[in-house]
Amino acid sequence: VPIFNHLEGEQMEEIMKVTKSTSFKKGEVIYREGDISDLLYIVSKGKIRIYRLSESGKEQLVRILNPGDFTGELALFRESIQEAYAEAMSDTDVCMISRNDLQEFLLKYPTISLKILSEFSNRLETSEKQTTRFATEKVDTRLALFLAECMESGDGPMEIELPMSKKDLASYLGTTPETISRKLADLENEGYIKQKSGRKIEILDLDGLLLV
Amino acid sequence: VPIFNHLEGEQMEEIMKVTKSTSFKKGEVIYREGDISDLLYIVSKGKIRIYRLSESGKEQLVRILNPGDFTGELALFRESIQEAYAEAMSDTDVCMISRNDLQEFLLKYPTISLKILSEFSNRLETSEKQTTRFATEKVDTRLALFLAECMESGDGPMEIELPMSKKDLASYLGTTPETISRKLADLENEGYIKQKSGRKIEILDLDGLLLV
DNA sequence: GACTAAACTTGATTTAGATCAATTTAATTT
DNA sequence: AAATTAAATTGATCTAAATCAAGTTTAGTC
Repeated sequence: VPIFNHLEGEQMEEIMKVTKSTSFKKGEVIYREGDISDLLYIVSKGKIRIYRLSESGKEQLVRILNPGDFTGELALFRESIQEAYAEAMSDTDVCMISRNDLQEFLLKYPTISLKILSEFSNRLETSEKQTTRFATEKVDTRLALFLAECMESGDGPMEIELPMSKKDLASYLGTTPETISRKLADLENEGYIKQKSGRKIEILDLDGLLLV
Repeated sequence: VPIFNHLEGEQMEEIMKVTKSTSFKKGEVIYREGDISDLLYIVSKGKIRIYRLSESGKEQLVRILNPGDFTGELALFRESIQEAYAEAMSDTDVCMISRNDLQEFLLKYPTISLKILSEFSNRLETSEKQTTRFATEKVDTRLALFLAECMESGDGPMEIELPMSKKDLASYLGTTPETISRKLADLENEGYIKQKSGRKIEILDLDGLLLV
């Protein structure tokens, strides 16, 4: 759990004490828009889909949480209700800390705040970058940049595995599954990538890809 | 200065001591992408434009800072360079606190962290909401929502004043000045709004506007 | 107050991508 | 393994909005 892993064993113990664990079955909703959430959720097993509904009712995938990631934060530090949805993508275990307990720890161990501030900064950076891409780039480019970023985090030298279905990817990139299908086919025809079985994609020409 | 205004007079004094003040002339760049920024800037007079360049070089207006707002935060809490641009829109005075001084205060007065966490949460919420709108709404709707939000913050009962030029608004909403012109004309023809002189717009039918 | 440079508007055209529709393929479930 | 459901592909059509172009208004400057 990245935001606490700099703490001493003793302090860790203290946090574990006020932490409650719960499980969610695949498809279960962990929180929804409008919920008065006062919990920080830390994923210990499984995957969680965070998505939002726009004013006109369309869904957008915001992010996917893996073990070690946390959520619920937005409603924790402001007087406000939840504005996103969290849904277990598979059977999932989460640890939960209540707002009050967390605030206590933040005041007691200010370095945790710095960790969370750092995490928030990263997320803000990512989100603003994403906004700018939506505002200025075509689907082609957004897709190519997404693939390139998968490479950075991935292990294989020139092969990536899409972290989600193409349907979800479409939602994440603000387009439709049809367009994703076509654009990937285009990138393949132009020799930048090669689609393999499963969700694997081989990157044949990264530089070319980034100039799309 | 919202993030410090809960502090005692004494603590405030302490912060003022390490704060440096500078002025920027209209059009001057306060920081640019790639800068190694280790300063938090708090606007005390004037307006600052924060914008980003996308991978393909297009500019997007991210936000406009007014007195009391702060910036520079993203680079402060993570090991990273500046990724946005800040430019004085008019003659501007800013107060600056160095990273080290700020970190010291955060550890000494943990409540400041909570304030900043709260501010970050708000900004993250705004940014993610914005992303979702870009991903799922048409320009019509984004514009209508923008006008509606101007109303909330504005004072006049049914009249708002655009906080920026239409050119900037286009950049902020991820479209072109031409489209803004046309969409506003459409909204006027349909009887939802009335454009006045200056940047003033009278909202004639808020409910109708939100159903666009 | 005249001059210059932006900002804004309006029109004509083009294009990226959504939508609709029909299969095909791949996952789940029984 | 068969059956059922969901995901993915491919084609045809439609539409929102970008782009290109030319003119007008507004604001800032000398």
